[in-house]
Amino acid sequence: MSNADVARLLERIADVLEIRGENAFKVRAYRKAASVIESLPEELEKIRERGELETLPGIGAGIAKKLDEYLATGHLRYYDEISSGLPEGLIDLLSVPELGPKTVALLHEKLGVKGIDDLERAVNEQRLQELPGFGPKKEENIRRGIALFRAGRERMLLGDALPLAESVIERVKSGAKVARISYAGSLRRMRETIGDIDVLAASANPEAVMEAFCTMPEAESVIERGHTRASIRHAAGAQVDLRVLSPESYGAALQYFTGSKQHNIHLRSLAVSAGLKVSEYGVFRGEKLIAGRTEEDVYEALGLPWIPPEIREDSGEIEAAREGRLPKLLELKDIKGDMHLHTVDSDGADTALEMSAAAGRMGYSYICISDHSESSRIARGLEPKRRRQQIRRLRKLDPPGAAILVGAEVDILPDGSLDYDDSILEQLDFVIASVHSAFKQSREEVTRRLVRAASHPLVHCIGHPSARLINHREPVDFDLDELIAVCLAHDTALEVNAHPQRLDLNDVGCRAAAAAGVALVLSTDAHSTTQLSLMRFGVAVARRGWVERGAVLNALPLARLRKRLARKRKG
DNA sequence: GCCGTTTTCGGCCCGACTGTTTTCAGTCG
Repeated sequence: MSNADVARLLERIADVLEIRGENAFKVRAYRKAASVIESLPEELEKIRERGELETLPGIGAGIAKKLDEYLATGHLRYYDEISSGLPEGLIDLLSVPELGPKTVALLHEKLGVKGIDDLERAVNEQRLQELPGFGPKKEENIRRGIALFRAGRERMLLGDALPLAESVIERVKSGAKVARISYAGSLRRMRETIGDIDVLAASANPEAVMEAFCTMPEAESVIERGHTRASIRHAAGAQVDLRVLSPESYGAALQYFTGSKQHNIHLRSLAVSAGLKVSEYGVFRGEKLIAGRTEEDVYEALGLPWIPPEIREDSGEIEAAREGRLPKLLELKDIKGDMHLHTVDSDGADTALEMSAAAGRMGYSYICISDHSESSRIARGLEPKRRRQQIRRLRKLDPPGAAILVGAEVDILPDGSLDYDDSILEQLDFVIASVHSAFKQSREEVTRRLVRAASHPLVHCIGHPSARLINHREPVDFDLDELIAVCLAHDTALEVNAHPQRLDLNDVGCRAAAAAGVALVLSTDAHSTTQLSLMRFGVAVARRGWVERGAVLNALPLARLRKRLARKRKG
């Protein structure tokens, strides 16, 4: 039973309660508990074994008891009770844009709607208009909502959303005068996938900004347009929302629209208990605006230091801020080299010298060339003979750019053994061991496999540990806590693969590993010089995982990095 | 259902926009 499974159940309970018209605060309590569990750095089961469920924020006696039952039996009677009589398909309807719990309940009660097909039929027969508060427009909006739901628009990758947002910002800036402009929302928090893109602007002339936004060439349609808010559908397939505010509210709005929702709720309850009110317009004491121009002002008014957007998930950051123990998060400039790069020798597009030169231009002092091993045939992995030749060739280079470490990305075979024998591994400065096959193995098999690789005395790092491809391939199933313990015991690092489709370890994994004291290596897995710039996404994930510079091997200068790598070899 | 240097009971974040409304409910973020 994974934490994600438990979080899903709690979300589902919240959905059911909402449709049933239960107390909104009770619903919120379940959602809060779900989000806490989802971002836990440890398996819930282990916390339960220690009898510490109720120490988790947002989890009291009631939910703890239910978690107990669910973890022990895989079943929850309470859920069966509340959901009896509610068709499964009804809950899915909550994901249809325009439909909320009230509407879903009404559709079920009055029209006997049980799922998306029933709903579509009712819309086609214009039966929604019979309902109180419904007219032709609402019916038409719901029709569009159904189409969107059916299209199943998957969330964008961070790596696609960020450049898209940056291009929108450029469009707005070139079309109207803005004092300040930024993206906000989950994008600013650098979540691995993004639903809608939020952009925020401060301007003395909001109408001009709205006009520039809604008429940009990439705006396929305008979904809504008010005085301070507008939404468009962007040609790249995303919905982009814009809000325009006055400069004295910009910081408060940026704070507010960056979220997360849970972070904001927590923050606002702090404000309420201090006799203050926080909205997107500022922090108020009574009618008086006391802060709002910058985010720093807003947090300061609440007695807090500024909190980096990446950790605003209400997963302990507010408490840490109050107690003055916020982490000093890793920054892109801390990274001194890129440890996982491919070249023309396997499936890359550029040579080692070209990679070194590009890395040098970025200010890196070293890179590690780590082409694939023999078993990765599609990637033209190097068989032992070609590998030996490559090692000799790379050793002779004296690059003018970043120094070149000689490494390899070695396949972890299904039984946990490695794709090269020790005689080759011994010659390498840095050995990354990665899973590229047999993704369907059981949890026990994968765990054993990764543990065996991480225990190998010649392996420095486990590459993209879960082997997932976001939106395309599920992560392999394994016990992360066990892998972390083994890595710690054997001085093996875990990779934070910065490729936007991987981001692996993910944020939760980073937090668990770093908290345990396991070293991390941030790498782009670049297959060309242009992909070296993907490092910022790895840094984003590490920051979301509360990672500080000291936890990262490739934040070390070259000489100290070499010492660390040698330490492992000496055992 | 959770939570407490004002509270173990009575609170629980706040506002824009839309569509349907003569004053507001629902959805969204």
